[in-house]
Amino acid sequence: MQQQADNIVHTLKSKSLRVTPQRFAVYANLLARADHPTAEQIVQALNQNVPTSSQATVYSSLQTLRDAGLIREVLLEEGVCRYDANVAPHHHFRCKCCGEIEDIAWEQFFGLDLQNLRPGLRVEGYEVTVYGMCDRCDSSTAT
Amino acid sequence: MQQQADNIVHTLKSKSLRVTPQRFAVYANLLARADHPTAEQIVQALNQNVPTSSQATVYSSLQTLRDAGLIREVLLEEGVCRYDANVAPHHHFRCKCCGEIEDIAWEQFFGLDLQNLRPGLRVEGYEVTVYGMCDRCDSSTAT
DNA sequence: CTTTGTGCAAACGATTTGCAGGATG
DNA sequence: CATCCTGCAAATCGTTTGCACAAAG
Repeated sequence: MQQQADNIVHTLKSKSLRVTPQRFAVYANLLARADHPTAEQIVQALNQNVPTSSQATVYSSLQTLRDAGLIREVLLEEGVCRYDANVAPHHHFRCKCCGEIEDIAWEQFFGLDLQNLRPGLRVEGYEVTVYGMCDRCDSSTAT
Repeated sequence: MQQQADNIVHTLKSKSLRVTPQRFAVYANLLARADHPTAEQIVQALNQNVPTSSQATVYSSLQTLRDAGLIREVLLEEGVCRYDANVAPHHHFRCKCCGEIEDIAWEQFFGLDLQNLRPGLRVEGYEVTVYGMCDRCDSSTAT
């Protein structure tokens, strides 16, 4: 627990981010949960008992953490942006029904038996987004 | 051209959608373009010369067409929803620089040489979203 | 102390909605 | 002619911003 807290403080410092209670709370909360919460859900979670962080601060902390590469945004739904403290490459499983999102380890994908991602998941399809540079941008950027 | 128009009318009717000039225009526009426009871009395109469809109508037409399975939404960016008249399964390439989106044929993906999607594209990474039903939802739905 | 973060409330952009009039099947 | 669609403007939702005060290094 204390160990965990020290780690967070250390990680933030290593990115030259000031360690404020709010920022700490946002990051700690995200690290502690396996779902992929929206900004709003994080605000809720942090202020459940005692008000600790304003909405604006949570949004700004999320941006800061994202820019530092400590968290990533996940866009699987329209309208909302979800966050994930797992920055290692990995894929996502999304339930069409409840919208629940589950991580799929990176290695599992290529050559994977999609019908057996894990017992209990019924896979109906998948979509791949490849990202990189297109020719036009590539040539306009200094080579 | 006329052939094309008839096809659109026919397709709309086959989904029991009323054929209104606005709805026709939205669908025709989406079928005619290869990019993945936002609702706003479609509004622009349709009203470029003569005002033909209000913003609200375009949004509602897009919803209707989506519900009918004639178009699909593509979420590759935060904040905006893009639309695609290509409802066949396929993947996307997104340029990190200009944001341009290009379709990748479905068959190409598994066992694909990502470095040679097509000459000119520099691939930096990819993400997969698998969708389906999770155990919880699966059991709550009548089996 | 200087810099950066916080909180509030107002501003914003994308999308939705309520409602009256109009077009479609 | 009953139903569904359109257009306008106001409303809503998620997110951002301006600014004065407070806290961190």
